[in-house]
Amino acid sequence: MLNEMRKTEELYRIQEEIASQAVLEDELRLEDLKLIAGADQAFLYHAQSKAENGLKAERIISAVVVLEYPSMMLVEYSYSLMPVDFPYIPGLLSFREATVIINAFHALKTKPELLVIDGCGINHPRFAGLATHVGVILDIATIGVAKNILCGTGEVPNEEGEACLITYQDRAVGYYLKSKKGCKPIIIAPGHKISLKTALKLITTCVHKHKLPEPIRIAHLSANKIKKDFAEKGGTNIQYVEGYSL
DNA sequence: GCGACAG
DNA sequence: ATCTTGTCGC
Repeated sequence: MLNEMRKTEELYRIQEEIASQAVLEDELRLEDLKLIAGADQAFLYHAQSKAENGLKAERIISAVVVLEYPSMMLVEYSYSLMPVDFPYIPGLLSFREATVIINAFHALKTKPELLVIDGCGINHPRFAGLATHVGVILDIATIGVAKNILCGTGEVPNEEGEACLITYQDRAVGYYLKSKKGCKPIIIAPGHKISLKTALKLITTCVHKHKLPEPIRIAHLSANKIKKDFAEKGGTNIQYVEGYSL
């Protein structure tokens, strides 16, 4: 009990350290962006799994896709599969998902200049969401795109294309973006090495026919395809994901 | 004390 | 996140 407390305090300290290292200014110009990546995770369970350490999921898969900017054509993908070793705790998602994303990223042959991650950026209780965490560790520009808000408040946009600033503890930490009609707004926030405004502008250009921007949407499809392959065949070698050939 | 709470 | 078919609305 007391031990758990101490551990949480340590994790908070790590997040505060990461937040202090986050750079919220643009590292690159949009005109120079050629390759943009997206990362998303899926979980694998075992039929006979027991709730051993309180972790239901057995393994986690991270799929990273590299797309050409701004065409959004798929260039390459990579993935990493590892055991799950940390529970889902709001505010501490990084300790569950960061490592597998980092491993998948390292498996890429082509290095993108920017990585879009599903989850929070600086719009986080300690200003160190998953995108910020991964960005600082890999030392690359990242943006966090979430489907639900963790903290902060702001007006909610109603018209497609409209964005509203989100504030948390008197700090501007992100935007609500009404990406499509009839869809709940998504949340955009800088992770690392990018400004608030550029993060919003960039993600806006990545929204095509769907609610979610292409990097994350394709990464999500890929992660699920890989998961299905492992569940059925125990391995994967995907050649396509809904229209995108690899 | 109570409710909220990325994936 | 995950389980899961059809169905209502833009």
